[in-house]
Amino acid sequence: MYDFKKIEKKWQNYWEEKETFKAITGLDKEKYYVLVEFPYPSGAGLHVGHVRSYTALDAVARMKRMNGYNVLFPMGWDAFGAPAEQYAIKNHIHPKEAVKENIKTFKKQIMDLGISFDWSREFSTTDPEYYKWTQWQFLEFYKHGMAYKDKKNINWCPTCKTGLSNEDAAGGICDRCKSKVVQKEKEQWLLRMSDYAEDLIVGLKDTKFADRVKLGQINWIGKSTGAEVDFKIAGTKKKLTVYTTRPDTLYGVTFMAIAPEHPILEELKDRIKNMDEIKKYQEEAKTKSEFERTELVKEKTGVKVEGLEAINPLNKEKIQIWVADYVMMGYGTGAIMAVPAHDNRDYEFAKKFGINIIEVISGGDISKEAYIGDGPYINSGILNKLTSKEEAISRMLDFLEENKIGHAKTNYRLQDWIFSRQRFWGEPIPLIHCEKCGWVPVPEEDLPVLLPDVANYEPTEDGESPLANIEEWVNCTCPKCGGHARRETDTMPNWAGSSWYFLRYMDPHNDKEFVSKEALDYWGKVDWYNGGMEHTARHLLYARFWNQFLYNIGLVPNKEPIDVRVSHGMILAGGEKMSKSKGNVINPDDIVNEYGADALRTYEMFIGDYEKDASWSTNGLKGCSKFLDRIWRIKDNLNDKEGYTNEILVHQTIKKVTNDLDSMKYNTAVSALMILLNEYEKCPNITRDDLRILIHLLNPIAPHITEEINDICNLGAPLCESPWPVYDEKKTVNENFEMVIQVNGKVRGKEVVNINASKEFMQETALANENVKKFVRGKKIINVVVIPRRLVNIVVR
RNA sequence: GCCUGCGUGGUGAAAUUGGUAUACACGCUUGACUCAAAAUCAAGUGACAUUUUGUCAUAUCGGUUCAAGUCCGAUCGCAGGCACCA
Repeated sequence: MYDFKKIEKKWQNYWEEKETFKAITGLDKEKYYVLVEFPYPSGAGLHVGHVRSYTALDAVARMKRMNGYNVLFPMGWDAFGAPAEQYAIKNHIHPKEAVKENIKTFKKQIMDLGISFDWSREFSTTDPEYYKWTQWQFLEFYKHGMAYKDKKNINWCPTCKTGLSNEDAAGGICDRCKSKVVQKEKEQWLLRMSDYAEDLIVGLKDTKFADRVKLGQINWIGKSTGAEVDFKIAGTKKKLTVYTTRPDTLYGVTFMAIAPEHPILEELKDRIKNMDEIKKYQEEAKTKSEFERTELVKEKTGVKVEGLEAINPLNKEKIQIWVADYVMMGYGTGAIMAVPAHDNRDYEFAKKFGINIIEVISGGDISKEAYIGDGPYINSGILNKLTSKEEAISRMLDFLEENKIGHAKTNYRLQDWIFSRQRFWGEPIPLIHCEKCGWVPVPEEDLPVLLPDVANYEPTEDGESPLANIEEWVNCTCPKCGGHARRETDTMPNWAGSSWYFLRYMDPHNDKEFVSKEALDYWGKVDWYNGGMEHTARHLLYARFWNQFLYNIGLVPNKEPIDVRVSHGMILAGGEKMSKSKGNVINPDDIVNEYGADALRTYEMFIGDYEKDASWSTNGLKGCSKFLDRIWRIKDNLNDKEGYTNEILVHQTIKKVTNDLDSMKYNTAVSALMILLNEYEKCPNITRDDLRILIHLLNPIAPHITEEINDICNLGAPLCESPWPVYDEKKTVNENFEMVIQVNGKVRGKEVVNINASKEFMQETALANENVKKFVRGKKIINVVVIPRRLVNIVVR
């Protein structure tokens, strides 16, 4: 085995000294911006999963540089947030120190891999020089009315003792600690992300995201089209407005259901006869959400509101009103019209409480279940006899609008972004509350609002931020009137810093602006962005929202910040996620020490389809290590000839590797190079050109060993400074090809034929083949299909 | 329940986008070298059989086609996402 330790160190030093990977803003070259999600520098160190995506994008970056682009391939640290804080609490050090230590470890590990990052642009989201601008941008949101404080029921994690966004509490589970989330009423800062719901869907068409990523975002935004309809409450001037996607079933409404938190209950409490019972149900609903959510079968519950009745605006019939927790206050209007005949949930509820069921679409059997299919409308006044759902809905919408009882309405599941965290380790929200002036932004010249250096930063029991206990930090003077005021003590979520870091990389040391216009105009969009699928509904959505806002207020030149988005699959061990508790974690350091960075990189590229999960196999790694050893050895078998020994195969390989690296098919790129090496090993010796082309094509994946061979064999300029090889399409095809001869679709023989052979000649040659004759003899030839450069199929009977 | 993928040797996986199924690699078997082992090299390796040849085989069943791993329909299984969203 070659001395990879020495070689890898040597070339890493060479790149660093020569600043080979430094991106220069404004260079008269076409730019290319390659980005891989910056890591959270956890105490656990680098994971083999990081190695996979970093190597993949490194290969792209290295190839693009050789293709003559000015490549920006930066790296930094996303270091605010709960894990760093908890790590620090556990180890009794300040999170600042913990982060510093972890970054040091991560950086060393990444540098040992020889990834071609431009380290001159490195920063951490926790650097005051960086979070100054995160705070500055928050104030832009605030000044444009896009940030507001509101008291509302939010997701609260009792373990982390902080509020969470909907995205961080998906499925009712805290994303950090997996605790069940409870509802808690709290004053919170929010960003008006729901205003951008439509733009976030429309904008996707200006991106080249992988389909599964686009779909994930569209699903999360959850657009639905329907109608809002007003139902009068009998004997009052009040009305209940419902949202429905099926206004065509209005004649089938037999009751209404409202969320337990619905304000109408308070407004009309004097008319309600069973208020005590309802109050009790409301209390139950509040505590229930805690554990009820995880139960698989949720039986419908509810309480009838005695004393109130609604009027169906179409047939004027009086219908019951129920309070039921299957209606959510946070979606639509918090009230629904229930059509048990044609909705599963309403059906279940009506059956349980003995409520009337009216069929309005025929075709099903409503004595058994709700019918959700299509069919002719019945019992439906103006809609009777229609059969098309679309037509019925549009007819009904017209009717509702003419009679001013409803209108078309689009709803989104996407909600405003809860932006407050009751934690220490985050960017302080730069606002000051003054008794006289209300909320006042911290003036720009006073930014950043620094986190205080204190001993105690653990979360408090009462749900306040730890910052609230630090009197000397909280108390301040109002920037407006000079009177006494208090700072906001909530901090930002850890997704704040990562929502714009890709912009900062363009101009990371600017202390006058968040990024210069010059840098924004030159670097434009991220051309190729890689990250985990788990960030589809969070980081990627937040980043697009943030950028669209900056675009709308004229701060960035592109509405969409990212062109191509791809996602890597995970690396598993024995089909399971690697984890400390299972003891199946592969540490990249150990592999680099034993086999070298190039072997690890090559193996992770060879492991399988980049977008799919893959299982770690140490034997597979050894195979790739062996491949590199064989290349190392073949350099001792050079002859004095020039040119390529097998020119066609070389051109085929250049073509294959180039196309595969462009389309992230790393596994087949490596296999093409293995095939080339296998061919070289069959020759008594090879030319210098043969060797140079092999290592050049392998260089983006295994950069150290290839540079070393190039250097010691004197094959030419360093590979990282040489243009990427080009192939000649004409030289990728042989003069002759192996023509396949089929009889009735089955292979019966093969003949070598010139690629320009006529169809007639191919047919004659096929029919003359001895084995083919055996299958044709005595039978009638019905048809002969001839595909040039491929095959002949003889159809007989 | 809904949406999105996926199902190919003992294993990880290829397949020019409808045209030779199993490239490349791992593992295994045999041989060479060696006192021996490791490493390395060579040969073999989908199943079955009457073994220079043929039959069957890409989850299962059916369809389209001269030709299907690839397209269409149904079924089964696995993974991921969303989930009382009206």
